[in-house]
Parts: sequence; structure tokens; C-alpha cells
Amino acid sequence: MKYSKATDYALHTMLFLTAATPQKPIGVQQLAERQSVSPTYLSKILTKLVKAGMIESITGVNGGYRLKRNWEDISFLDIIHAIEGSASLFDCSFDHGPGCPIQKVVLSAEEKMEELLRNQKMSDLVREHNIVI
Amino acid sequence: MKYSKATDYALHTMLFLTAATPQKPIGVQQLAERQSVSPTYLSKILTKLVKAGMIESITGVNGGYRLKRNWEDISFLDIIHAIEGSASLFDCSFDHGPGCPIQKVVLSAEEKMEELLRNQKMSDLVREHNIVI
DNA sequence: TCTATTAGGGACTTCACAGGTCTATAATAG
DNA sequence: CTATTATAGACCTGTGAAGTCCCTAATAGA
Repeated sequence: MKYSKATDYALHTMLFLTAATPQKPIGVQQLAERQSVSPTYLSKILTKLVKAGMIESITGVNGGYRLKRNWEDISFLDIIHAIEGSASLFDCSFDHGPGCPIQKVVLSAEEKMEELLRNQKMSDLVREHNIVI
Repeated sequence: MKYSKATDYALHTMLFLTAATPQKPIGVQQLAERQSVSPTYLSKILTKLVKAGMIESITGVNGGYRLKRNWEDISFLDIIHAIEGSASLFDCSFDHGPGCPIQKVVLSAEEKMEELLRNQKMSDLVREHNIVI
């Protein structure tokens, strides 16, 4: 069980955009170079973030990607869910009447993890670590 | 990102063995029937639990699988790690000097989840829920 | 209005791995 | 000796991650 590389790319791109936070959008070309990934592939990933409403894209010359107004509230969990989906990481496929006790345990553990990821905003991370681009 | 079905089978088998806790070993045939999975496949999974030292197998007539002496201390995390491996669920593949801040966040979240899974013993679950086979 | 530049989308490929099956081998109770 | 049980290895199949390629749409600037 692992998070996908796409999630890795998404988190790092958001870190970069948050640390840069320019009015001027940043092209996928530039974003892709920093992570040694192909621009076409990265653009597919970023399109998911656009659809999730975290960033916006500007087509045409001098276009690219840029954070939206609510960017200070974006959490790690937001980004991860946008890429990985929001399905829970365990499904009991067995049949023991009402509610599997195993499922309950694993889901409460998952909830602990998500709680931390929900409370960790990307903007706070940038501020705390004094990350500058 | 999901836990494998193998983990599902392993957890349920351990729940069953813990609730039954007989001196007499239980055959994979019987264990497999309850979960509607093939005996050969389940035996592959249980072999991992044997190698991890959680259960022991007895070959031959009236053989099967049985918990080992330390069975009361076996946690969810023990079982999950035996099946899924112990690798962390996120690897930063980017290069930002010493220590990726994103990696730190995700790993601390994972640690929260594992903490709960480590503290939840299968034997406690059986006792609390009064599970009887 | 044309052109260079940018993102979006669909079709496709490749590879690894989950989730099995099948068969042969080894151990052991009776 | 035989029936029963676990173990191991080879094999198969489907799915999803991780990309690539190419065509289309939008738009800033000449």
C-alpha cells in the first residue's frame, strides 16, 4: 500500500505554487522540470487539482497554473483526496452481521491519519519552514 | 491506495483463531470456507503469518493452524505489516536538500494511524465485542 | 488576423502487482 | 502404507499506475 507518484507530484507542485504565490501563472513546463517529470503527464495531474478547485489554469501565451483565492486553506488531505480519491482504505468483504469490528478499527485508525492531514495546511508548512522559491 | 484483500483475509483469520483459541489446530479448508476464498490461496497468506511468528502450522492428519503462545499480544499492526510489508506509504522522489518537509508531514500522519493499530490487540477486540465462535 | 504558446483530452502503451489456480512435494497420524 | 494436511513453485489474468503521443481549444502579442 503506497501513495502514488502522482500524489507526490501534486503535493510538490502545490508546495511550489504556495511558496511562489505570484499573480503571474507558472507554466507546466517549468513545474515539470523541477520534478524531472514530463510536462504532459504533470498537466494531467494538475487538471485534477483544477477540477477540485484548488488552482486555476490560464490557456495561451504566458498562461500556466496559479493558486485560487482560498489557497491558504488547502490542506494535505485536500490534495491527496483530489488525486487518490476519497475511498476508505479498507473494505471488509466478509459477512458478519451488522458492522465488522475489524473494519471499525482500521477506519478509526485511518481517521487519525486523516485528521492530521486535514489540519496541516500547505500554507502553514511554507510559513513554518520559511520556504522561499 | 488500499489495503490488499490478503490483509482482509489475514485479519479475519486471526480474529477467528483468536476467538476460537483451541489446542486443536484448525485446517485451512475450514478457514477458507468461512471467507469464501480458495484454500490454496489462503494458505499462502497464512504462511506469511507463520513466518512472522504469529501462528504455527501442523502438517499431516488433523493438522492446521494454531496461535502461538504470545497470541494475546498480537496487534493489528503486526498482522498488517506481516502481509503488506513495513515500507512507509510515501517516498519523496524529489531532491530538496536535507529532509523533505512534505515527507515529514505524511509520515507523521502515518505514524498516528500506526499508533492506533499498534495499540489495538486482536485479543482485546475479541474480549470487548464478546466474539464467540 | 495570424502565429506562437499554452492547457485539455483521448487513445494508446508498458509494466508491475494483486489475486488467484494448478500441480508436485514433504510431513505425519492412524 | 495411506489418507490428510501444509509448503513451494510455476503459471495465468485483470487492473491500475505511470507515462507517451497527438490533436484540439484558447489567447497574448505582432
